[in-house]
Amino acid sequence: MSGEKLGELFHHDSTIFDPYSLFSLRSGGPQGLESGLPQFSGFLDYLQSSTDFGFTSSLSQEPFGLIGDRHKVCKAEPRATENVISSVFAGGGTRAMTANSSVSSSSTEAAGEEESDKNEKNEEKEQEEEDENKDVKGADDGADEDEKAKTVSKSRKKGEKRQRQPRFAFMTKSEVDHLEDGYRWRKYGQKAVKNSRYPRSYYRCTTQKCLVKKRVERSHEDPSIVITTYEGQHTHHYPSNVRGSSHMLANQQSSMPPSFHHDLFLQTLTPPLQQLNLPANYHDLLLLQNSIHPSFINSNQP
DNA sequence: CGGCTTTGACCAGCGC
DNA sequence: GCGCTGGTCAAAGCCG
Repeated sequence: MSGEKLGELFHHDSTIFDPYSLFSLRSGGPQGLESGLPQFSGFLDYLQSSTDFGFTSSLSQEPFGLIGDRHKVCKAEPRATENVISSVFAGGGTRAMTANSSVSSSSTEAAGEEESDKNEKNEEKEQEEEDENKDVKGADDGADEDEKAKTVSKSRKKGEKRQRQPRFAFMTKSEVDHLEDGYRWRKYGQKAVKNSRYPRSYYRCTTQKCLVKKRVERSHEDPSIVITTYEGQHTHHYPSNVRGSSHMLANQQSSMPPSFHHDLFLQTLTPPLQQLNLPANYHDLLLLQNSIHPSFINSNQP
């Protein structure tokens, strides 16, 4: 992916949401858009006044809550971790990450389609696979039965591009790879990453019908930094039986006020971002570099 | 025994 | 068209 493309992507996408909500579904019922808005006023003020952020103009052009759909800048609560370095959102998205999110952005057509596609896809998946089985069987009579079934089950509809869910990534200084965030995750894959000696792990939310995924990898340039990318939106609250959730919930209530700490965000995001050497192969972080500090991305490009 | 991780294989997308 | 890479699947094994 080129820097140009990333920049282009970024300028199409401008939404701020409460990343904190990703990690903390608060008690007291869902918080709608209205109730969440004040949390960001300070943050927006900062963005609009900052000269370091290339995206401030796009943010300030639209009233908050009506901002475009895709790009989200966020701060993550360093819950089970030492220190959240920075965070970034990439990809298409609409609503806040969780039902209880403090801020939910307005839906756009594209995002709406994506969302409905996601649900439909999920519901139709089994039917699709059945249909595909029939199709392929008819066309490929000579193949081994087992192999056939295997291949068919994995195949997707031709001509259909893989749908991407809203994504955001953040970097955390931590010794543990898989950071506890209150949700239950099942690891479904691990891949070696090009230009990195550290593998990337793929996790899926274990809650039924919740399609949220996350990728976890270590920065090859600074192994103490864990890069976590979330994709999709939780359709549920914290699972009650989650390991360590009670501890985390207690922790969050005592450590975090109910509003977004934009000053904390500034402490964690701004300086480290400009000091960090981000992995060059990391799409979302390239996006981050490009959007946060244009000079930074240049310094990391070959 | 259920839930989870590991891991090799497979597939799609993209660049050349 | 081919090769590379990221993403996903699913069988096997592990663990509480």
